[in-house]
Amino acid sequence: MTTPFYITTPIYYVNDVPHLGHAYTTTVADAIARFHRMRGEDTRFLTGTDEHGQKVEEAATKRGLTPQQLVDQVAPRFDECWKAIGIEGYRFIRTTDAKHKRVVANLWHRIRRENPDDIYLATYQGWYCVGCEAFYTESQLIKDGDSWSCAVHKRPVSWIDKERSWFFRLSSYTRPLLDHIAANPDFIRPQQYRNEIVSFLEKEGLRDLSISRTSFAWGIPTPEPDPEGLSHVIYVWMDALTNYYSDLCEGDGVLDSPDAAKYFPHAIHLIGKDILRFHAVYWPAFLMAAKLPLPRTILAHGWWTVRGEKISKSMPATRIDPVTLADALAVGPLGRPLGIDAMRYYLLREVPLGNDGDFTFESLFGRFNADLANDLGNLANRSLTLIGKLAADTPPAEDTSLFAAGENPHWQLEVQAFQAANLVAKELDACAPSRALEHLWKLVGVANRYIDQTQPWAMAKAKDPALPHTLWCLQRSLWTIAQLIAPVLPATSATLLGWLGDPRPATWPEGVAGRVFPLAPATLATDAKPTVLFPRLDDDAQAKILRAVVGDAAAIPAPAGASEPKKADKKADKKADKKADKNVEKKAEPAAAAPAGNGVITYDDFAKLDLRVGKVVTAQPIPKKDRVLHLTVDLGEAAPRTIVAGIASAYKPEQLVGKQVIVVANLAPRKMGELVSEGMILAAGDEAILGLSAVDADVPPGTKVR
RNA sequence: GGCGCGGUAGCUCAGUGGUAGAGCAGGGGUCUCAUAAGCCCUUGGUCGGCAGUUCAACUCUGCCCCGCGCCA
Repeated sequence: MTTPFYITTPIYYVNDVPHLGHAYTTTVADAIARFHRMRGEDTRFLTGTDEHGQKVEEAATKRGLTPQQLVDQVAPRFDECWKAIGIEGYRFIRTTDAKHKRVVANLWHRIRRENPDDIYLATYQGWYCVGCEAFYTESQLIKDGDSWSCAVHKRPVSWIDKERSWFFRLSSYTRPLLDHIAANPDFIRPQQYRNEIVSFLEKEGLRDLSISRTSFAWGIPTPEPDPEGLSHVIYVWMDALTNYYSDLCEGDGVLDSPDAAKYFPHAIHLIGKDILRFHAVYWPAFLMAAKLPLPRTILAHGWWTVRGEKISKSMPATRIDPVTLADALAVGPLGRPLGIDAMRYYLLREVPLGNDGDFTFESLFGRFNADLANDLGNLANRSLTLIGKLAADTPPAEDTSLFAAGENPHWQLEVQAFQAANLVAKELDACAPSRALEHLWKLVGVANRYIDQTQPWAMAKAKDPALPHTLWCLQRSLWTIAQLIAPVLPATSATLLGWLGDPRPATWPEGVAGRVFPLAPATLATDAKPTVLFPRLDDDAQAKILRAVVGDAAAIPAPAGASEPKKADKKADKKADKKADKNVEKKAEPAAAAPAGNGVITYDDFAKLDLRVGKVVTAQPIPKKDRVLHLTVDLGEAAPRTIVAGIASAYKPEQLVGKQVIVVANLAPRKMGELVSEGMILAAGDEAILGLSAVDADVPPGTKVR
């Protein structure tokens, strides 16, 4: 019997729209869950939506809906998104599920039973931030004139006067938590976050926690009545965290259930670092108070930024839709499943779990071309083609003496494959997908080198008796790689296995006696007609993807005669150049110092630009043109200029009025539909608009910029 | 302000008390099974700064500068 495995994502706030950040968490969990399933472990994988709280209540009111109507309407967005990007084998929980509500109530009762004094009723007053759904002391807030604002949401907090609230005696869990963390080094990972929590606990200690609210109604009612007749709902975090447990319970909501006993102690809670405190402090304290087992690990990952910008509502270009991205990357003949694989590979490979990552198209295309197209895709293609060509005369066949002989390329390839299987498993077991992929790609490199070393085509010409074994090794190495990539690249894996004629679902190759190749079926197909898995992305393809992902924000009209067309594939060009050089006299040495040209301009060129500070006077959308705005900008001239700016994806008109911007004032007027644009606004971001140029002093409109 | 983490090749990072490493990018070469892919070779670094301990410091200690995180 293997150890059960249980991994969870946070439940996502129901009113959010799924973006790359959500997709990252869910994809990591999915890949790890797939790995454990491949090893035959009894695996459970949970995600879902967090649906209670004042914010939902407010949003519903705004739209004239009941909270339940609202959440029913928007909750499926997440489930649908996960299905669309191939997340598999998960359970989806909603905190409005009847069972969940029962479990939360039962958790409360259990705490009361085991530690009656740990929940008590008291009166509280203080500053409360609706956004955070938390109380703050003044030292935690920002003084904003006469009022106080939340440091996170930058909006005023309200003074909740004498709110009666149920409290949880969190203060008595400082020591037990520290002891648990000390005794279980893997309880909070990575270690940097563990240290943070430890120092917080040691220095600050814990204060009791308010666990009910009377200021709004959208939540789970407290199971105990307030003697004064007030109705309370349970604090959102106590409600939300319990989802990890409640999904394991039976319909009656009783805490002791076979699945809870089986899976919960093995739980890995994968979370974003922003919600570490709740998971590493509150949640285990609740469980301790209820005398329930604790999860095995709280695993915190970092944040993704997009081109250096935080993902935020005010920057639409940062809110990358995972489905759009996967579809944009589906450039090969096999379509979306491979686009999904490419996205998964990028997300898991680019950044070590726990670190922050920055999504850029450069790094995405770099990974795609170098790792997926050149290394893996090309390996698959050349191996299968080679086997297809040579197998008719010399079918792959194992020659056991060649492996036994040791220290030859065949032996090396297989030993490397065996070691890779172990290393990759070790890293995935440790929830380190980026390092797992690093090791895996070393094997891809070894396999590519194996072909160059053995040169099967030359062996065929020479009638080398080792050829059947060489083809056998080649085939088996590809088979092994197909197994190992399955957690991260499921569609690629399945495609490869299809070509190899092994219809079985991938399983983790557990080596026997230092060997993995014999694990493949005795006979594999030799007649595959492989198509390209990941076609190299040239500049056109890259531009297309970019446009699909960030929309027309990427396609700001360039000033006339700006840049020459980008070189196609730089590396390809260079190779072509090299070839050409062979037949031509050596070209003249390029001048040492870069003169004008090569993108370098002279001062005189620069001086031609008339840059001015302008102040936006009006801004309005243009009917039927959703990527541009019609601005009038004061340049200190007789009348404001009309400027049509392609920044609608990043700015709402009302955000712009009064803003200082830098304008190219002597750009030739250009007709844009009905309007004539009399200048151009400088903005940051070569692909998507990330911000506008600004002046950090309040200077009069028309001031020259140099 | 306190505590913690980090500052190593153009980029992302690994690393150890004893003459600095990987991947990508850059440069050169080469094969043809392959996606102008692969493979081979290769240019780059006073390892943030200043002191100290040591036969020897990128590695240990102190101070300083810079970045980030948590807390206040």
